[in-house]
Amino acid sequence: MKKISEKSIERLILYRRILGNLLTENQSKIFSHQLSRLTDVTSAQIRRDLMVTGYSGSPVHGYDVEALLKSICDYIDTPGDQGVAIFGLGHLGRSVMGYFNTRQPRLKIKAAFDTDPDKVNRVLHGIRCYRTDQAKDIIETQNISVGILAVPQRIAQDVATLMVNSGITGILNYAPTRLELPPQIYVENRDMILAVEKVAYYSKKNNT
Amino acid sequence: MKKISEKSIERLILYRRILGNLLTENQSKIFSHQLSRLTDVTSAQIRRDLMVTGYSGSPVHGYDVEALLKSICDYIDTPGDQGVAIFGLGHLGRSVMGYFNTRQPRLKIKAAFDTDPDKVNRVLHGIRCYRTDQAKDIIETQNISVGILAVPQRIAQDVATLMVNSGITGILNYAPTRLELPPQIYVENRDMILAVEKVAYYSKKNNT
DNA sequence: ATTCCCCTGTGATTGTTTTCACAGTGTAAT
DNA sequence: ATTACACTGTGAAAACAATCACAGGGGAAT
Repeated sequence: MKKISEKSIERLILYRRILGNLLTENQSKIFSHQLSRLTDVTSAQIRRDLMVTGYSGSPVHGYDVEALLKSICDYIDTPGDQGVAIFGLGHLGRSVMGYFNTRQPRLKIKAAFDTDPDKVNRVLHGIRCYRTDQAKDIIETQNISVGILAVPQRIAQDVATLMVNSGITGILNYAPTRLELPPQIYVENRDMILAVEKVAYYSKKNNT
Repeated sequence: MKKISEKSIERLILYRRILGNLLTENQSKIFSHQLSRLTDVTSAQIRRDLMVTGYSGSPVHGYDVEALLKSICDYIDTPGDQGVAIFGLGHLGRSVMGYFNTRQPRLKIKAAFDTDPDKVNRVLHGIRCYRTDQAKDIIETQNISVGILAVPQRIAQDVATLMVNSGITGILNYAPTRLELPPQIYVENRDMILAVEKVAYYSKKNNT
């Protein structure tokens, strides 16, 4: 299994989703140029990305949707399940829960954490909310490695540190703050303010 | 003004924010390696990025925070203000509002839109919510170019089309769907599910 | 059977982004 | 005055990513 770029990984994840959709629509075969239209990725790029999975399509019938899907999953997924925890049950945390209910077999939200006593022990979308100080215990026993940081900016760093101390190894950070954490922790920044500013920059360009 | 990469734009926006913070802390000078620590960007990269703004620092004192900030703003900002509208006032839309209240002089949320009669005409964080069918009128009169798409996946494409028809030229898309829109419209995808899956991929790697 | 066609997989190429490395600069210390 | 120093700005190199372009393959049409 050789090194592969972050961009390729994102695209593979995207292909996987699209293939899953196709499967539920009973489409069993697909060509790279069709997948291209569904993903806004060039067909050459798609073929290149798929190389790493080892799966080969047929020049005549294209790719078998089910087999390709399995091949991508084998490449991307870790053996066994991975747990996800949400830190912060404000609007953002709840909206993530909402979007997440799409069936994601190997990835499951197992717990939420908040300090607000009104939220603790409530169950939302089938997920129970715990006190933040219970995090270490629950994360260890439930095999949770992914944490979604959805708290106000003011406390983002403290909560992130707590997440790491509790055993989280990958963080999805929505707060507009750079987190200082040990280097072996993977952090994906999804800074909401920055995203708006970026769109503002590119949307004005078109006006001229 | 020459071509510059998307990544550079994102970083410039980040530098701008950090510099703004420094200014409120009354720090007036900064070296590239200090900014590097605050942003997780190498100092060489920072100097390279700053080239496009035309601003030059002093080899002795580093950069003047205020002057550099102004220089970046001159480069990034359009003359005049830009309006932002939020489509969908569920949890996600409200959380964007919450994060946004940081002072953003040239970028302002001017309206929200929703079809739910319970939400229409309510005012949240100082932003009024309108009926979706009022969008075209309001967007035209209020100089709104940026739209944040925060609706359920099911209706994302329809609302996006409506946004474009109403005059929006840049869309920040949080739904896990690729939008089909005219090519001159800028779309920034911030697919929430994909982000979680990506973190899951990279967080497992560290465990081995 | 032969030709044609459209697809895949991939080596080669092109294009882009990041890093390296160093000349140039101005202050401070001796 | 001279030297030493720590930084910037940037050409050049390296690393990385996307695209091109074509050999190879097999079904369909003639």
